[in-house]
Parts: sequence; C-alpha cells; structure tokens
Amino acid sequence: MSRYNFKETEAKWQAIWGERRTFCVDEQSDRPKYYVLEMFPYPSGRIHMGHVRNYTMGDVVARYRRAAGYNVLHPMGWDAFGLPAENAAMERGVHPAEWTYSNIATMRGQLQQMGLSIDWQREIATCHPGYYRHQQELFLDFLDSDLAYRKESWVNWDPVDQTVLANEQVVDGRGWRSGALIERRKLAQWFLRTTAYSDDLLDALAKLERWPERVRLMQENWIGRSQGAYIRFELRDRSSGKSLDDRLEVFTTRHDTLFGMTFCALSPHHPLAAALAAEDEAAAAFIAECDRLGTSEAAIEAAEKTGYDTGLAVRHPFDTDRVVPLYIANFVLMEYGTGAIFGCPAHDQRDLDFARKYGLDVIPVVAPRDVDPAEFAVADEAFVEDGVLVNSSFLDGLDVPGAKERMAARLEEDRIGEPTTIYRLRDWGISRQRYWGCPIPVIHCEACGIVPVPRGDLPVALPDDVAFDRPGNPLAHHPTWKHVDCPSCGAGAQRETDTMDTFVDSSWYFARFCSPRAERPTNRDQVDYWLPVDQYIGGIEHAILHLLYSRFFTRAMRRCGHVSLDEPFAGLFTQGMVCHETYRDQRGAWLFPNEVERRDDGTMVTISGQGPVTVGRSESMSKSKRNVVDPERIIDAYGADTARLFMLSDTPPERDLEWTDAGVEGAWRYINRLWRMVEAPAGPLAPGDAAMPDALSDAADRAWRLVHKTIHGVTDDLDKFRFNRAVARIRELTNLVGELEGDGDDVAWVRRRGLEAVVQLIGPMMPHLAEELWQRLGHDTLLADIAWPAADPALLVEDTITIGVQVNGKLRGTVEMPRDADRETAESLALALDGVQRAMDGKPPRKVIVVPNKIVNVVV
RNA sequence: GCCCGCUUGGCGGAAUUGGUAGACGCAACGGACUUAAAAUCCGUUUCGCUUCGGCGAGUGCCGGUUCGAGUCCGGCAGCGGGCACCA
Repeated sequence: MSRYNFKETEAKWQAIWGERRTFCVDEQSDRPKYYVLEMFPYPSGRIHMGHVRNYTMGDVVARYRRAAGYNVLHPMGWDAFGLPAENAAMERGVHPAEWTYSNIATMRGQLQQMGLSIDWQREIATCHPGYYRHQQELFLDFLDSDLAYRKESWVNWDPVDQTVLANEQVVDGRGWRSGALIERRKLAQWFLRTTAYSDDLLDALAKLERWPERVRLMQENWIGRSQGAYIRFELRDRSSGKSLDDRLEVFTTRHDTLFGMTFCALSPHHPLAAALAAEDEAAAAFIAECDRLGTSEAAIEAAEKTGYDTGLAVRHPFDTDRVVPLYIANFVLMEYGTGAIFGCPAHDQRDLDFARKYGLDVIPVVAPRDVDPAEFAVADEAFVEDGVLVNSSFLDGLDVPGAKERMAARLEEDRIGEPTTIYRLRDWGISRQRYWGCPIPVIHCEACGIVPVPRGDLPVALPDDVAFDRPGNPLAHHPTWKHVDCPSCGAGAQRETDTMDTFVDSSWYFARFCSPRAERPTNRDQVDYWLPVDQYIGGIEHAILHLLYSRFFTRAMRRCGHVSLDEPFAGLFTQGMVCHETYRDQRGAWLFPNEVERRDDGTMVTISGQGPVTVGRSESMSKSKRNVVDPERIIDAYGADTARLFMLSDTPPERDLEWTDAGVEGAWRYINRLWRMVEAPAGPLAPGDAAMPDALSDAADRAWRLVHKTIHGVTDDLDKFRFNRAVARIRELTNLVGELEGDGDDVAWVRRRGLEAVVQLIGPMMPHLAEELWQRLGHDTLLADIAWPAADPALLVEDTITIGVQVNGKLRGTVEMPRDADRETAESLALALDGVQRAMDGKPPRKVIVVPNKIVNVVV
C-alpha cells in the first residue's frame, strides 16, 4: 500500500480545480445565489493562523453550499492601504507600494496552497487605482448628498513626528515613535455623516436575525440612543453674585433628579472653559493636564476624576436661592450631549465620587420604597434604581418615570429646557494625514473654496516619488503633486493632502466584488443579483466599527444610486482567535514555539542551549510575544488538509482555539487512517453500481442507519456553524465503518456506501484528500461537482430506545423500551429495575413522572 | 471606568425545548505486533470510597425556581473583546 503523499495530491487537485475553472462564478446559473465572504486580510507579509481559521471556515461554507445546489460567490481581496506600509518605508526604506504588492504576492500563494474554493478572477486590492478611483467617486457622491463635510475636531498631535497619532500610539501621554509629549490639537477634517442614519442603523438591527445577538447589542449600545432633556441654567459670578449673559446648557437623562443637583461641570473643551482659560492661568493649566490623557475614551473614563472650580455659580431654576459651583471636570466629554452636565451625587456614582473628593453636598431625591425617606442617606454608593421622589418640591411622591415626565413638561412651560433624544454615535472622521491611503478628491482654492475634483479627472492617483525622510505627511511635502489649477476658476490651487481612513476601503469592498472590473463603483445588475452577502465571517474585534461603517456605507450608496439595499450582511458569524502558550527564557525574553522543546520529565528547555524555559498562559498569537506558529510550516510538514481539519475539530468556531502540536498530529493521523481505509479496506467493497442488498445483517443495518444519521447531523451542523461537532460525527461514522467485519454482500455494500459518505461529508473540510479518495473509489466526476448527500428520514428513527430512570431526581438505572411506549408500560418497566427498587427502599412511590421517550422520575 | 461575552474530566470539548453529564478527539497508562524503534491495532481513564454488588460527590463560586438545572433566575469571582486614527 502506498503512503498518502499530501504534497503531490494537494498540488494535483489544486491544478485540476484551476484548469477546469471549478470555482469561477457564472451569473447565468439558474441555481439560487449564495454569497459567502470572509473579512479580507491586511497584507502584512505572511498569512497567520487567524487567517487560516477564518478562510477555512468560509471555504467549508462555500463548498458545502455549492454542493447543496447554490450558485456560490466566494471572492478574495486585500485591505491594502494602512500604516504598516509607511512604517516599513520609514524603517527599511522600501516603498509602500512595493512592500504591499510583494506581501500580496506572497500571501496569495499561501492562500492558494490552502486549497480554497475562491474565484481568483475577482481579486481586488484597495490600494490599486482601479479600486480607489471608484471610492473617490463615492466620496464625491456623498459630498453632493451632504453625507460628507468638513469640520474642526480634536486629535492627538505628535509635535516631533508632525503627525496625528491613534490612541494606541499614545503611550503614557507620549508618542510611540518620537517619545514626545503629545498635544491635543484642533484640525479641520473630513467627516461622513453617520448620524444621519442613527435611528435607522439602530432600528434595523432588529431585522438582522442571522447576526449574533451580542453584536447587535454592542451596536445598539454604541449608537446609544437616549431620551433626556436639555436644561438651560443661569450663570452667576460667585464673588459678585452678578448674573452673566451666557446660559449654561446641559443634557441629562435624569432630569427627575434636578433637585438633587449640587454642582455643574464643563468638559475641558467646552467653549466656556476655553473662554475662562484665556483669563485664568490655573484653569488653562488644568485643561492642559486633562489634554495629556489624549482622546481615548477608555483613558478618560478610567482616570481619577478631577475638577477645577471656575469660581462661577449656577442657579437652580426652581429653588432660586440655591446656587451651585461650576467646575471644569476631566470626565465630561465634549462629544456627547452639550459638553456640560449637572451633578447629582446621590443618584450617580461618578458624580458621587466627584462630590466626595471635593466636599460637595449629597442630597438624596429618590428614596427606595421600603425605606423611611427621613432615614434615607447615601454613603459610598449612589442609589440609581427607581423609587419615590423626595426633597423635590413639585415632584415629591412621584416615581422616576413620572418625575421625568413632570419635569420635562415644567421645563418646557418655563422655557428653560425641553425633552430630547440624543445619540452616543458621532460622525465618522475619515481624514488621515498620511500617504498610503485613498486621496480625498477635493481641491482647495483661495477664491472658490472647496472644489470637488471633476469626475473626469479621477482617479486622483498617489504620486510614486515620495520620501519618508522627514516628519509629516509626504503628500504635503511633495514638490509638485498638490499644486493644481482650480477646476472652477483656473487659478493656482492646492489638492487636499488628507487621505481616507482605511475603514472606508473596507466599507464597500463586498459590493465591488460583485463586479470587480466595472467602469462605475458598482454594476447595478450584478450587485442586485449578489447582495446581500449571505454569510459574512470574521473576527469579533470588528463587531462594532467595521460592521457599523459598512452598514452606514450601504445606506449612503443606496441614496446615491449604487445599490438597492440597506443591509450588506444578511448573516454574520464571528470567530474566535487562535492562541498559543507563551515561552520566556531565563532573561525573560520571549521565545518562539520552535525554539523550545519538552523534556521527558515535562519541563521545557531551549533547543539551542537546553536552558530553562518558563511556560506562560495561552494568549492570542502575536508577533510581540512570539507565540506564533507559521501556517506555511504546518502546510509544508502535514499539508493543507491537516491544518484545515485541525482548525475545525474540537473547538467551537466562535471560541478561542488553542494551537497544539498534539492536535495537529491527531488530524494528521485521521487523514492517514481514512487513506488506509480506502487503499486497503478491512474487507471487500461492493462495486460502485451495486444495488442495495435485500437484507442487512444487524451490524450492517446499524452502520447503514448511522450513515444516514450522520448525513442528517452533519448537514444540520454545517447549517449552524457547528464544525467541531460535524467532525466528531464523521469520526464516529468512520469508526463504525472501520469496525465492520466480514465479506458478505451486505457488509461489502454498506462498507462502500459508508466510505463514500465519509468522503463526501469530509469534502468541504479536507477537499484534497476527499477528491483523491473519491477518485480512488472509482468515480470520474469531481467531488466538487457532486451534489450533497441526502438522508433517508425513515432510517433516522429507532424502534427501541433507552431512557434513564430516576428516583427523587437521581439516576438509578436505564431501561429499554419501544419508542412511544405508553405511560403505564414505561412506569412498570422502570419500577421493576433492581436499582430503582433498592433506591426506593420499600417506600411507595408518591408520584411517577413519565416524559415519553425521555425519562422516568419516581418521587418517594 | 463603561458596553459585550466566556467559565464542564489531566487537556480541547459534547449534551435537541429543563430530562441518562463527559459523545468525539488529545494526553496518560496497560497490552499486541517488532531484534528494536516508529507507525499501527486492542483495552483502561471525572473524582473519592468500596466487601467490586455498589455508594457518595461533581459542569467557576454563593443562593433560588423545579419531580428534575451544565441549561432558567439573582448575586459574586476570574478571563477575554470593544471604547471611535491598529487592522
């Protein structure tokens, strides 16, 4: 018997699929369409295990749907713009384009080695002018539709590198590369009006039934629609008591607690705070201190709450003798509401922490129902639940919702406020002061203002001759690129040098795949045929931003006539990460898994010097911790099918997967076992065209029934993304078929049919091995072109079943009985069991619960 | 800090709608084959006790609902994802 040669076999079938164009799409098909898409990769250099997992899952879905009778679109492309290319340029002097295209070439080869059923004719790269020129057209459409606009906003500015930094690039208030203290700066930036669709993006979540509930929840919270009220307060100078002209407008969701207000606070970026800082050095210093936290909401909210007393006072609108101090506080966000709040420490934990720190009053105005209001006090924990309003004048005695309503009405009556709905969602800032991105196609003219680039002049292409030897945006430094004549008046003008956020690139690539070479961004016939994506697969880390931006983009594209639908992804699956143990040497330096080995006594040592190795817990594979395994090495050593099977076995796809050598070996052993079962079966196989024998022995019948149960179960599992269970079921069937003994016609027939079923069912997971075995079983049609097997419903139900018998809820035995036996039969069979009698200890049954075909529970 | 998840044997996990906890795989141990090793095949394997018939405990922790809870409810802990310029 020949050994399974995976190298030869995998190359052979990849060549055959390629020659026959097996996976190239045909829109003329009369089959129903099915669009399966995995999140396209960033071309970082080489594929990693996360890619292998993602694309294996997608390929299983694509191949399964194809077999199940669908016209499947399964494309691949490259999310090719972004910072790492510029970092490579700076660090190694290689041009971003060269670096990117060379990475793409490498990674394309690696993906092709995986044997994915991808239509490579549709490949796109977002850094290619053939892609981004259409993105520029979309931008111009959005500009025309008032969905794109320019405004000033705050950024993290690195004064040394002369660039804007992402929050993750700001470490302890300093730039990651330069080490310079970062500043907050206001910069004119381009925005997309995501908030135009706040309500729609929120309400439409309910219709995304094939999305994970938690993703919908996260998006709901992200959009953050809340009902509340604006309230305008009179401001006074605290020392003079004089009333000021300016009013302070706050937003609150707890207007019911207005009588518990003991202070007000401004965001450090509130215009009033800026005005105060202009005349008050201490205020300016405080604001500067707040700015050092950067723009990250996480950093701001996790920081200790601090404030600066402005010396101004706020007058209570209904208790007019009361004035409370006005602070500037680091935890008030300018981006949310009005950038100013009133503080009610008794009923908000953050306000309470702040009040305790600055010695402010705490006045409870909502008391729990079961407590005497006179006795009720707030200590370290704010009372945030519903209760009865107290100390609140015209609100006393109401519950929280009632008080909100009454207060809202009163605010409107007195014209000092009104109820409102606000959102946490902000417009999407897409400006990046970087080279390697899609140029924003506008021109700044001194006379005409902002002038869109005429559509006939698109694309606005990136210049190739750029230098990264000085700080700042290379496009801005380029000697000629930005100098153009104004399309409107012809005078000298300047191109916009900002490029787009790479999230823009990935917000419509799924639409471009439908007609990747079209002259316009989309071809309406094609997108109408293929969209929505039936199954989208990617990491949970994209649960909010990428998916929300894509949902927004689809709506915006619809408004501009490029697509006919709102929701791009009908089904979504979010996969877990791939993890590995971490290793460090004596000096604490991280080690790659292939630098260490396990000794017989179980301890780990370095291969080079046999030095001691500390094993850390398993974490998501990352270059920085070196706990990575290169997929190419696994594919070289064991083949793509082994890597694919391992990715699907054992761990449910939504959970994190632990990469282990032992698991890989297990997958490899199974492949060889299947190979042997076909190459050297334990007994004869019936001819391929043999008819079913008239009678089956018990063993053959049992195996034949399992074939059908497995087909049924695996089909259901694949529909529900339970790949690990599907693998387990196929292994069970493999075991039983392998155990079949004898050379009778019935056994020989079931043996053949069993093997064929195993090969067909494992096909989407291990396509190369399956094609090879299918051929060796005597078929001359590609397995990839064979219809998915169907289970015979008659073989799925058993005549006798075994159920558990409990006494007082504890299992005391099992009993076999005919399926759908009546209660009396079940009860008497159950009571007759030795273990049951023993457990009953002579006591009469008080009650016998019989759940047909499930369980009998005797209560004594 | 806020939002969202996850937690079952030595390990990855299975368990339909609340109905026999541990399928399938890994590892370990015992055996067969072999001059030997690898590979392969067979067997054992939740833990504790056991007179070997069984008995008791057990799904992160505490409590509740139920004839019956891994599954439902309340509280807690640990770990992870996201927090708007990484992709």
